[in-house]
Amino acid sequence: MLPRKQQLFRRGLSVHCSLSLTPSPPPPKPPSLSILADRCKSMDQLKQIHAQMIVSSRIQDNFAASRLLSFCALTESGDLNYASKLFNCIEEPNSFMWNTMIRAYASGSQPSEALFLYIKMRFFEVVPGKHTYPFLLKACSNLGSILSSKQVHTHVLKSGLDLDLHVVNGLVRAYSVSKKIDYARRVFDEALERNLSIWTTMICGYAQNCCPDDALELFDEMIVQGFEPNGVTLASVLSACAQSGCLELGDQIRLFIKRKGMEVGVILGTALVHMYAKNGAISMAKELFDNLLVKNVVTWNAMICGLAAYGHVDEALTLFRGLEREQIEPNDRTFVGVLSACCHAGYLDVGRKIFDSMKSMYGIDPKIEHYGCMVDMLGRSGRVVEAEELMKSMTWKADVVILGALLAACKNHGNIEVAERVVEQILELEPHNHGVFVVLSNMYAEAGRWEEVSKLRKLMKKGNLKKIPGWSHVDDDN
DNA sequence: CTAGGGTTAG
Repeated sequence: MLPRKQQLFRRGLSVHCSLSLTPSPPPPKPPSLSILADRCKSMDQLKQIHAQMIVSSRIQDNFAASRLLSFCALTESGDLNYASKLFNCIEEPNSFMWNTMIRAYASGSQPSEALFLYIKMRFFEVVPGKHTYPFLLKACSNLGSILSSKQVHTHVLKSGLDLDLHVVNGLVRAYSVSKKIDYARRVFDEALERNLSIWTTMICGYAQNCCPDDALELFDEMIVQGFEPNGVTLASVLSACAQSGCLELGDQIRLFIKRKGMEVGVILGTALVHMYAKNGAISMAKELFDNLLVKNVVTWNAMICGLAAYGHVDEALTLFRGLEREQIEPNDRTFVGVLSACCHAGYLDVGRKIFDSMKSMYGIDPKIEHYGCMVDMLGRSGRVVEAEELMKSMTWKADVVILGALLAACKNHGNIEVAERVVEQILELEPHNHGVFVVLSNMYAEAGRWEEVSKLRKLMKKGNLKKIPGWSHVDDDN
């Protein structure tokens, strides 16, 4: 408040001024900041509007602040860090603003920040609404954290928002990606109402959790209940068809898509290609692949891996070269396909070159699967020692897949020395793996080393598999 | 005052 005298003075002044001026049109109103903020297209513009707000003391104009926040938190050309600073300047953010920030963090690189914001929101006694939980559950999904999913679930139940379809969908999704598919199913079953998205989420959950038969069963039920699937649903169903070998249903889905004139975008198209390729209908897969207008690296990988798996090695390699022409960046999975193709055909030199190019040309660090292909490839061509060397050079501990490939190579090329070490390592990982005994025992027999065969037989009889590591030093009496 | 979901490779 101004002192009394000044107030009177000002009032007098304004009366004086208004009396002394001749009538004139009212000055143009300053454009509303909300409208400006709505039209905001870039961070530069946003910063100008933000500056306007600061100098005109309208920073607490929640209308405009909401718009600015939405722009820089959610849009492609925004800036989440700036949004966070802006948010922190707002004295009493309303629930829309909290939800906006939670939403932005949920799908970013720090989903845990969304959970943290939610806790802060509750601390400030802002009531979460039906727009809060779906975003929060998105954060749980992206975190893959079952603990936070459960905690958010209890908050949902307390809030009474468990009937909201977006919330149900978020819960089903969060439990699915946390690999708790039975929890997801329970939420699904207990929902009073379901829409196509929720059915799709549940079907997709099964497909992504290696339960393709459950996915297909649920799809049947969905149809019985009168829901018509869309492209999103069908992409998941096709994935289930690929996994469980349902070529027929997959083919029916293709016809359905055609009859309905549904748009086949990159995801649905890839799902179709993969379904046919996985089921060995390579020519059909290739035809679809060639006719797809939009492809991405996933599409290419599906086709390359399909070709490789069914022995069309040269076509797989040709496709790999074609990928470079299309300027699509291959990724680690592309190389699993290409290297397994080389392995299949025994193209050792080609395989080696590609393996080396992964890091040098594409900047992709080989993973254990890639080493697995190389070990297998070297082993098959009889270079057992080299294969063992490569395996030892890995930064990871060898797994049973890679050890199994090496053991097979030992067997096929009669390298008992390496086989003994490999068997030892396999038994460390799987102490009850009788199969490797049989392999080793057969190898000794083949070499005429009957003493070792006998020792092994006695150990096996005693069921004393744990003694096997270093077993050859064990006396007969033990 | 405002907003939101589910999809493809191994």
